[in-house]
Amino acid sequence: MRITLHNTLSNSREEFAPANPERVTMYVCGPTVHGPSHLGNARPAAVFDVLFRLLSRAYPNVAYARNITDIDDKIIAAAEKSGEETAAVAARWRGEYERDMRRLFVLPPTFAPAATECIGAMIKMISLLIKKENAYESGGNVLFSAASFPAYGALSNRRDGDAPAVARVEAGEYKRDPADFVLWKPSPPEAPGWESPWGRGRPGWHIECSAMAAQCLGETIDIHGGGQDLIFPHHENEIAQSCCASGKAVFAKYWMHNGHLALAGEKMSKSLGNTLTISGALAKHPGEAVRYALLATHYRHPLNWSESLLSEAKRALDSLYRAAAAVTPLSAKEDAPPSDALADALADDINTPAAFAALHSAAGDIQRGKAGEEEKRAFLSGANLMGFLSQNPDEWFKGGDAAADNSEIEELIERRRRARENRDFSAADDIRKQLAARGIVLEDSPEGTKWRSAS
RNA sequence: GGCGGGAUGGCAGAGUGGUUUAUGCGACGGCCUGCAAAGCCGUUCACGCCGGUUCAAUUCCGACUCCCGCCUCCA
Repeated sequence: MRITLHNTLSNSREEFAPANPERVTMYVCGPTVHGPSHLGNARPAAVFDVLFRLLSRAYPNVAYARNITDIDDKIIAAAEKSGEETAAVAARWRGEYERDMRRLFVLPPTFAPAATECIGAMIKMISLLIKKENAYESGGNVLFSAASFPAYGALSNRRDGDAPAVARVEAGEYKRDPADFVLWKPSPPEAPGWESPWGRGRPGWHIECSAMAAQCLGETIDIHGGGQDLIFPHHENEIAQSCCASGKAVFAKYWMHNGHLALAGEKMSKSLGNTLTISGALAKHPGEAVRYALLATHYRHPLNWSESLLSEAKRALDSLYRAAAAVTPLSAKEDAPPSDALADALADDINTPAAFAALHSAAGDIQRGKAGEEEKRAFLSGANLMGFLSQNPDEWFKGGDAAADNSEIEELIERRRRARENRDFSAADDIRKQLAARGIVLEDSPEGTKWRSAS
């Protein structure tokens, strides 16, 4: 399979050629767990999950790391507020994040390193950077010297003096240059900290990704992903740290960035305080519908989030599930290949909208009776490849708990069946209306009457 | 100011130098149905503005207008 990916480094599409096809490596920046995860965290998770699934199909071994930032000023602030240990706060929200991911049918990555589990590796890397004179100690802080890395700014296409006068970052008393950034900072006694050659402190944000990527995947990796807002400074800084520490020219060969979610045309962001949580969306919509909505637009484009987007996603999935129901006796063979149309779409820089189109057009063929066994299997395996149609259709249409007691509904349906048998259509229609009022839609067919949830 | 991304039919959203102008949702008409629902068939078919290149541009090039993101913690 020929996979093409848009590389932020070259700002163009490139054919994907892993350094070692026997072990493809991918690193994606995960969440900072200081509260409920928002939909902005869900988009990269869903997008790179599709890429992970695609790569896993194309290569024998894909090592995928998605980190958890579990030490950070926001977590410390949240802990102070609730009177808990920072570790307890982080553990709780990490658990919630992982639960959200499961409900979105996002596969667990190969590695999910937490920053606090890799402090040793970070300290080692920082020491090395000091030794190589890419970093310096100043007032209890350790800072990376941006000027010591000539390629600094290559990813974001940014040079010195590009910052607007108003937003210029101040050079702190301890900062030699405004572009320098913190690798290690001191912790006051009441804040969490770790012993280090520079005293008790904690890591800066950027260093964790460099250290964890090296630890889990190696000094040079194939793909590095994350949200667009991380290009600068986060990823720029990662490149500087990693390349200087390893002495290699390349940290990640392909840099991929997903676009933002917008709410009413405005960027959804923590600083604007207009974020929507994943669990909030999941409370109102099935996980697969949320996932579909996240993938309905090409990953590099902005995604306007709205309730109508969710309900359209739900209906689109209804039609896919109907086609799935039509082929249900058929089991999705694990080894059945997806259609060329779908595989080509995904291989073309993860073109999920085009892949959905292929899925829908296959669903249409199935409904029209034009699909052969092979096409039916391809339909199911294509949907699976994208992380959809994981439930059985009946479960999907009935919505809610499989455990719910539906005997009352079944009984009403039976009463309606008898009424229809006696051609007492007004009694039959009354029952249908009664069920409709409860959000239940009936579908009569030669095989009997089926019901589904209306929403 | 620097860097980057956009402008497609009622809405969402791919894509392409020209032959059948995705796909989904919605709307309308028909078939089916006791009536519905679902399904099927059909209708509704667009590429911001102005120039240029070309036999031919929504697609390439240039200018313009407008929108958005990054440059500060952020996916």
